[in-house]
Amino acid sequence: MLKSKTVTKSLECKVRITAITDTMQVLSGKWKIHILGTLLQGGKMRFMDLLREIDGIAAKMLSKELQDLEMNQLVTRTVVDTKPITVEYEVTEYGKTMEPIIDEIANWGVFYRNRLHGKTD
Amino acid sequence: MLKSKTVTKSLECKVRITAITDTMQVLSGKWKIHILGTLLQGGKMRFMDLLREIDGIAAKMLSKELQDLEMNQLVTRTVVDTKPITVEYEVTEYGKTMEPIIDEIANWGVFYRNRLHGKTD
DNA sequence: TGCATTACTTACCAATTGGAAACTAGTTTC
DNA sequence: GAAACTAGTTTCCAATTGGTAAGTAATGCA
Repeated sequence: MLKSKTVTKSLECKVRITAITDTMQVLSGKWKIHILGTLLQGGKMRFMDLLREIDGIAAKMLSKELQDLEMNQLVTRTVVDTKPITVEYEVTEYGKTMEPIIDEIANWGVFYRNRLHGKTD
Repeated sequence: MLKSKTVTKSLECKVRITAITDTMQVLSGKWKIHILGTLLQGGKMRFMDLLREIDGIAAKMLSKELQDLEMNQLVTRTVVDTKPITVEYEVTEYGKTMEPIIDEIANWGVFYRNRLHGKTD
């Protein structure tokens, strides 16, 4: 019988797999990273700002994704008592810990495009 | 009229948004990160090794995801002329550039679990 | 001869995701 | 009084995702 490789059976690997699954779940869906990225750059933003800013998103999706992000304490929702009521969304300190991930993902994407055309390798 | 925030309309931001979308597309689906993570740790691995190693994945999914990864040149597929034919999969040098992303995602996931229970903040 | 192993593929099905459009509801402006 | 702006919610539908199970084809072993 051939000896087969076993790399994911240690506790360490299982922890890593769970960690990856957790993060991907928190960032699941088409829009969460973009909402987070936009809020990280824009600071406090209102619902309508986000709706106009994030190209292609529908109100239903924005609303649902913001609820998810709020539930995971990555953003805060604050109702402001203006003329027509407005709601401000902002990334929490905890939410800001996502920045390294988003940056790495953005960096890789740039690298990917360059490779497709540049072909330096 | 209220002045609304515009943060994603610059060329720089559009490039970033495209970059994020590209990366997420390359890593799309439930399994790609795990396959990549397993191969990064295990080096050369056969189809059946991966099938046994990656908990819960079905042959259909593994096959399809490996094809996607191969198309994007993140892994190589090599047929080995053994008794029953075997196929070896390996992460390319290019594929290894995904490591920082995977590491950040894994790190955040560990941080997330610690926060859920530890509550140091 | 028949069963096992390798690496898949195919067929079918269920659940989730996400998009369009319309609707709600309170307030303000013309 | 009508239209517009705020922040959503609701309904309905289509596409994608992913899972189970079975089938295929080549080879080796008892």
